[in-house]
Amino acid sequence: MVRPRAVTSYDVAKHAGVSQATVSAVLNNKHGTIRVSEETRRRVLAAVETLQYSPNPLAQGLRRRRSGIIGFVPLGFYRKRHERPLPTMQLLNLQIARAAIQHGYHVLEATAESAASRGSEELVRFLLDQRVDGVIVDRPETAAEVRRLVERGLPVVQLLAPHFDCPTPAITVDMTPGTDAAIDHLVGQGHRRIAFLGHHGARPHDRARLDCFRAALARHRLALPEEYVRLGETTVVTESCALATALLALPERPTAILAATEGLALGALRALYAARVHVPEAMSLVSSNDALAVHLYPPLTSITLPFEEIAHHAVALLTAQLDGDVPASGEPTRIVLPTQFTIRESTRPPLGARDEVQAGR
Amino acid sequence: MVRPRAVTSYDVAKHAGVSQATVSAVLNNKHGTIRVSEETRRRVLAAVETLQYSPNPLAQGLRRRRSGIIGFVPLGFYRKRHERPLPTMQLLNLQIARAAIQHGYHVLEATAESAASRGSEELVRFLLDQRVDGVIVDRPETAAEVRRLVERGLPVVQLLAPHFDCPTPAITVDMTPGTDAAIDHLVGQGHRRIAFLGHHGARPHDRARLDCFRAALARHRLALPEEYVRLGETTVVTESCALATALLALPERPTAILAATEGLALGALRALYAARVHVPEAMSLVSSNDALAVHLYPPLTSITLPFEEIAHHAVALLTAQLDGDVPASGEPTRIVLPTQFTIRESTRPPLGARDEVQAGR
DNA sequence: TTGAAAGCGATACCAC
DNA sequence: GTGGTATCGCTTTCAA
Repeated sequence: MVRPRAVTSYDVAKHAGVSQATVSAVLNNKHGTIRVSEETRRRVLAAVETLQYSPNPLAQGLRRRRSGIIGFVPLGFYRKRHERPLPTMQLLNLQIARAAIQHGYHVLEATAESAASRGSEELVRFLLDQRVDGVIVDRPETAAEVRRLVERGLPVVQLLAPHFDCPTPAITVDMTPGTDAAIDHLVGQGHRRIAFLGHHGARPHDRARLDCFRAALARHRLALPEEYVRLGETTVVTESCALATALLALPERPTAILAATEGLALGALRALYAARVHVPEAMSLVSSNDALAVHLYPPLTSITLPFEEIAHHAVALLTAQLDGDVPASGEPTRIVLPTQFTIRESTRPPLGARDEVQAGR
Repeated sequence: MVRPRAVTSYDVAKHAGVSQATVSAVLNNKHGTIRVSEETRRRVLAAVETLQYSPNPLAQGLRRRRSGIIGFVPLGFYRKRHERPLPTMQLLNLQIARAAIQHGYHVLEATAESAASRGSEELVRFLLDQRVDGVIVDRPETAAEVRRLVERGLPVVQLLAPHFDCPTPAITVDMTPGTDAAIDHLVGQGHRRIAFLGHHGARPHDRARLDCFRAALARHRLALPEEYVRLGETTVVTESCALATALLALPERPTAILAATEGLALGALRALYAARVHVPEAMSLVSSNDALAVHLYPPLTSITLPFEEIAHHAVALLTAQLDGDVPASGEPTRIVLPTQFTIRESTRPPLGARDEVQAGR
């Protein structure tokens, strides 16, 4: 069963009794330039339909100098590989791929094996060799990393933790709405002793979660003892677990924990499981960025990022750059999206707080 | 910062003082035909290095009539979408993408939105329009689905549950080793009452897990009461949960449960959680195909498929077809891979069985 | 309004 | 051994 040669624009032209140029004109009639008569247009379209024509993307790309491929540099690309990557990490990648398809692009994810096997400078080479039209970078570690791409003329969009000294479009997220909703929810249930599990980090993005947390507590005039804040260095689950364990050993044990990432929540869950502290009866837990959350027992209440919209805007911003639809002003576009809060089953009023709730906050 | 025009083979030729044809000959020196002198070869390679040349994949593809893209049709493509797809489903997709890159290909995953929105015939159109070089189909539902691809001349590799009446290469898995190891493990721990959670299904692939389970129990001369076998119709977690709950209500409650899929294991976990039956103290649980398993509490002991190898062989088989390295015999290649068994923390000797274990086999 | 023709960047056949 | 040249399928001036 041999594959028949695919239908070409030449075939369509012949069938419709016109030239290739006309076929092309009809099909790419985007700039409103109706250089083709209604009659001809109809004939061409009919031929396209009859022959089931669809343009060859390779030929198009070659001629247009566009590969139709978007490069994606995932979170922690340069860091050494995780023992077992959490599914959370796949969430954004997946949405980017979907969004790209919708815009007529494919995405090529730079993986450590494929690209960085040859050293960090090689990422640029890899992307360039693959002729990607542009690059989306998820939480770039250093500004240099981004600059290397920009300097080679690659359109770049930064995600979630952009380096503002690199003037590229960027999409970020406002932690406030999600965090506020979470704290309102907990306080409304009667929680007064709420602890925070997070990561160290000097950049604004790293501090945002904790800052929002503090602000939300302050709104409710709730104290935050320093020992209720535990910050980890790594993303290893055993460390997260140790952090949570320390929280449990406190003389005044908190009644609820807010974890800044899903990995941290998992660590907490392990600690709680080991200490036989039941969630949510004996301890409420709020997670973040959930991929696993729904599948766990109990399903985790959590603060979530709008990954689908992030992906959508990222691709839109990039393709806008590619199509030259970039605003005349020097400032690159910045989009800020709100976080959300989803209540599931890991939060419940603390023991003996029922009455307090009834009496209102 | 404008992107400089990329280096072409013409530039390399000029730099090395040879013709484009020679550059091409040097770079594609695969068929051992050393039609080029050592001296020239050196010069060309030096030029390539100096200019940082890398061939334009679009031009290559156009000329070779190869897109370098492999289509991937994921499990359950035609079925209606899951409420929340389990991360398990991403496991194979991810490995396929990795393997493809290693072979110099990209993969295009056919998603419901992109392709089948307009009915089943449209998948073929989508793939053809994208000019994929070949297709990998994960557990095709019907033979017709596969045949439609083959009839249009697309090289196909079927995964895990092939339709043997479609003569395509296929990769399957032997459930025996993993299941045997699991049962040996449980029996060795002293379990005698082991239940099975599975799915209905008429095809050999669907039966394999249960058949292997029965065989393994038989080896140990263990009885399997029919009420210990629970088969679901759907993959909805609430159904899996109900199945497990029924098991718990039995007068002679099993001491261990083997779940045929991760979704089923999750359902069981929910049921166990709701019934306050602790894993592994009060009930041992063995899962399958784990993606989540490591992250749960407790981490689940499970029977696993070698996804990485499956992906590797799938891509290898497909590219072999593309390169015409297909065996002369009429029979397409079939590869059978063994399953494995990973012990984590969800299995433990049943209460009061310790002595039995000491005395036992 | 339409068509002829020149590429885009590579490969492969065929002379030399 | 090596180079000329047609060609892959499309877009895009530039004339007509």
